[in-house]
Amino acid sequence: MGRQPCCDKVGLKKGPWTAEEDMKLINFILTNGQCCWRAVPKLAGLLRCGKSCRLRWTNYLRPDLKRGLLSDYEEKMVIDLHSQLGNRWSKIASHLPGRTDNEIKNHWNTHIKKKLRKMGIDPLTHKPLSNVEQEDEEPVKKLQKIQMPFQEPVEKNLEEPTGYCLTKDSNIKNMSRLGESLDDDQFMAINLEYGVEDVPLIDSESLELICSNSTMSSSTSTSSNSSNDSSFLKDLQFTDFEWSNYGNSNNGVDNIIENNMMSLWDIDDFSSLDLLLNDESASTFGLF
DNA sequence: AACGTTGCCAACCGCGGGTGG
DNA sequence: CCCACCCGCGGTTGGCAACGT
Repeated sequence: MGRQPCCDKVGLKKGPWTAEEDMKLINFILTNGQCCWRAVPKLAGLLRCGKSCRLRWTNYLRPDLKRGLLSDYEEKMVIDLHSQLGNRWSKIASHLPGRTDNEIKNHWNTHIKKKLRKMGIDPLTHKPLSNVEQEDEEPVKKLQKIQMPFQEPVEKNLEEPTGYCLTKDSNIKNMSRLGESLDDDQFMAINLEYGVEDVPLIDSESLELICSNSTMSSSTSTSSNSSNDSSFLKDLQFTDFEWSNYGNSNNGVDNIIENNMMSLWDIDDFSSLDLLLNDESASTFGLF
C-alpha cells in the first residue's frame, strides 16, 4: 500500500483565513518550524488542508515578507527578470527579498502589464508593440510569434553558496551583516548577484521599512477590522485579533500568556524573535 | 442613494517533478 | 516498477473596495 491520502477534503474549511486561524498557524510554525505541511493543520488545530496552510504562511504570514507596493527599483527588476525568465514567478521572486511569487504575479498582471503596453512594449516579448498586432489575434498565432529570450545569467551565481541565509537556527544579528550598511539599491544588487537563497531575507532597513510603512494593508480576513495604519508587525502581534475569544479577560494578551498560548515567544533560537525584540512598536505592547 | 463596473489581491485549482512505501 | 503522496508552481477565480454613472 502507498501512503495515506493527503487530506480527505470533507469538513475542511476553505476561503479567507480568520485572525484566529492565522494566530494558530503562526504560533505553530514559530514554535515548531516548517516541516511536513500535511501534519500542520492537525497539530495546529486547524480545519484546513496542509496546502492551504503552506500558502497562507508563504504568501502572507511569513515574518520576512515586505509588504506594500513594489518600489520602482523592484518593478524594474521584475521587468528585467521577466524578460529573461518569462512567467517563472517563483524564480523572479527569489531575487526580490521579501516578495512572494503570488505578489509579483499579481503586480505584473494588474500594474506592469498595463504600464508596458502604455509604453508601447509587449509585456510578453518585451519588444516594441508592432502596429500590425491586433488585439483579436488568435492566441495560438500570438504564441507562435513569441520567442522568449531565455537565459539564466543570474542562475549561475546560485551554484556556490555564499553569504548567509535566514534559517531557523540563524541569528538575525549575524544575518543582517550584509544588509545593514547598504542602501536599498546596493542591497538589491547583492541579492541579484548572489540570489536570495544566499543572502538574508530580512535586513535592518527592510525591517524599518516594514515598521514605517503605513500604507501596508492587512489580510482580507483582518482588514475589515483593522485601521488603515496597521503595519505588518502590528498584525504579527495580533493587534487585530479578537483577544476576547480566548477568555473573559479584558486584556487578551495577558490572558493568552497566562494560558500558555504564547509559547512561540519562549523560543530563543528563532531569528524573527530578535527582530521583534529590537522593534519599538513590539515593546509597546509589553510582550517582551 | 443606488446600482453597475473595474481593479485588486488572497486563495484556490490543477498540474508536474520528486520521493518514498 | 508502480502508485500515492508531498511540495512547489503558474493560472485562475471570487469577493471586496473603490470608482463611475
